[in-house]
Amino acid sequence: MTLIDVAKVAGVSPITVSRALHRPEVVSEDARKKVLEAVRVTGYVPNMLAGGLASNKSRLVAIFVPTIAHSIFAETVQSLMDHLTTAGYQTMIGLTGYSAEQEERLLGAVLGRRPDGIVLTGTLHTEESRLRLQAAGIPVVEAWDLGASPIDMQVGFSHTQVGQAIADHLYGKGYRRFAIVSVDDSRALKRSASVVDQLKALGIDEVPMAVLAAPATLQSGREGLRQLLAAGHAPHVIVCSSDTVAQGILAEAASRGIEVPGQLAVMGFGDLSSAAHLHPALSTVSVDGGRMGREVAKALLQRFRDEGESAPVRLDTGFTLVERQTT
Amino acid sequence: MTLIDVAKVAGVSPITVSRALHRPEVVSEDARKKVLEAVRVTGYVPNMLAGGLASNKSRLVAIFVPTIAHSIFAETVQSLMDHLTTAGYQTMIGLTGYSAEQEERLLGAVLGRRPDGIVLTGTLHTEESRLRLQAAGIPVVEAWDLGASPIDMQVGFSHTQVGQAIADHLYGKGYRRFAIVSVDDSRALKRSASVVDQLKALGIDEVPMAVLAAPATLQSGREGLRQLLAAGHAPHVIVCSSDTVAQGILAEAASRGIEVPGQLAVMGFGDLSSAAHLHPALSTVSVDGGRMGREVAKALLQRFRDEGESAPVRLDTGFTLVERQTT
DNA sequence: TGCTGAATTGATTGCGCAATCATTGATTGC
DNA sequence: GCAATCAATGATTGCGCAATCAATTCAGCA
Repeated sequence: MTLIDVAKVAGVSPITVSRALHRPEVVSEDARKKVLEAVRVTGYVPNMLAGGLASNKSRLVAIFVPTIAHSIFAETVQSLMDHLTTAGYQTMIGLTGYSAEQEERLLGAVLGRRPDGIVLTGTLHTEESRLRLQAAGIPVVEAWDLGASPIDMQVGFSHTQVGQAIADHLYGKGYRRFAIVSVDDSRALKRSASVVDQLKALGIDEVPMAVLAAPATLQSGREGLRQLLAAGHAPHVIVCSSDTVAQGILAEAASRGIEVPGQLAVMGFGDLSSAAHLHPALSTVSVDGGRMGREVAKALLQRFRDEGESAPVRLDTGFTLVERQTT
Repeated sequence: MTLIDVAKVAGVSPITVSRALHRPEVVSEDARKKVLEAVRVTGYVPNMLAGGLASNKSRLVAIFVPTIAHSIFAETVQSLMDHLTTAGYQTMIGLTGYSAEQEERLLGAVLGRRPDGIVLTGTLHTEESRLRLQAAGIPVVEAWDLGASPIDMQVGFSHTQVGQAIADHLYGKGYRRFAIVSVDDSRALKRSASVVDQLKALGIDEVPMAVLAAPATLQSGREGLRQLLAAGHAPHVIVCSSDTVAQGILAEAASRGIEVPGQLAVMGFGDLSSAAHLHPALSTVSVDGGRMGREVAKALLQRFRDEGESAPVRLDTGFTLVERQTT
């Protein structure tokens, strides 16, 4: 089934069929009806490979994420996909969570599909990848961070500010003996480092830290607390790189009969839906994943409309400290 | 940058470049080296739109899931994507979780990309969708269920058997006063109905049930328990449609000072990673999402190799009751 | 009546690549 | 020494569609 078959059935030329489907406003009411009927009868499905080749537009957006299983990015991705789908774009997800080479190969393969835009939520690691992205000449949005030297557009928040806010808040509540449990992920480490820096500015020099392999699991949290205690530390509050880690720490603390927040306070990050329902309810930092997805979609669609030259986007979506029962 | 440019740089014909990249074994060592060098120098990225159009193969697999955020399917999808990527295939995810029309439009759009195969993890609701899938003439795998009248291949487990096993197990432990909290999802309802049937066979006629709107959240669980109690029921054990719902029930029970499992036992489904770390640890049913993804990939790749005629696949990946502390 | 311009439709071309068939040169066997 | 075989390479064609430019129709107007 091709455009030509549909054209024959409808009794018009192929190009009229194309127009009736893509730009119905330029076709007469009569022709449009004939075409739509012919499409229905023939069960025609447009071949987007051919269309993309001819028009040099794929109506495809590639999204790179470290992982989707139980990921903090899931909500952003879902929101982004929803908005792009609504606008007639489709999405491809690339899972970069493993090695840098895997990621580079993936990028090569994805660029082969000639996406109209690319969204990065994780960090792209290699310089080679950056070069290829720039060479591709398509809109790129980096989400979930506001780093220096953006490739193109950015939608996210400052992990440094998050770290500072956490340190200030907990210090303000009177905590003095801190520890950190973090997974080995660049943004998580950025937040952790910022906590340490800010505490130092507040006069606290010693902040023991347990760093565990990504991805974060409850097990990471349990292991992190074990390591800290085994090393002889006795923190009053633990700042975690994510709610998942925090939940693991709560589980381990419960096993050991450590009272939260009486003996040990815990601070999460991410505000997972379960955070509010834990016992005790988890204090954490809320970031608006859904909004980030929406804003990323908005920025991309704007670029698509403007054919390349709209204003550069750098949007801070902020964050909120959520005080519950664990601090 | 096209194949022709690369060919000029390498000093060979375009088709030799194509072969050097796709079937290196048929090209001489010398030519291959020249081509790879030329690709490196030019930064050539093959245009898969053109390749797909010419070869009638897209190296693309479409995956339909209700949702990816905090979804029980996430692990399957991740595993599936990993395996397909390794084999040189890329994946497109379609989110079907909303309306049936949305889903049908989505299918149309996705088929336009001419995927080499399709994986359904959620249910495709409309008859029209089934017809279009069959008309597409490509391998289709239905995952996460083993229903009657398969479209093509199936990899999953029997939700009916899960329900029976749960009923038998809890009955065997001495429970007699049952209740069910389920979200309104076809597979979840299938499990719940099976529990009811099996209990009836065991002589228990009355099984109150609270059904809540999908998707499952902790809130669903809390609300479910509230509804049951408000209706005057006093179950000894609640069978939940998912671990998430179960976790909500545990949270609500804790708020109300109901002791688990002393006054109320709770049975989950899915064995989320957090299930083992809750207090008390959640009894549940474990299904191997990773294996399902792997087997789906295997079945598809087999079909791709055999050009359509390999044996039909119907694989039962089974399930395991996991007894922990809540029952 | 003829002319202008807008609305609608059509013919042709090329996007970048792989499939198909054809050709060349090297190697083997008798 | 010559045909037969094989490995390696190349020329041509068409995949299905949109862009571009050209043609046609028709209403409105002087």
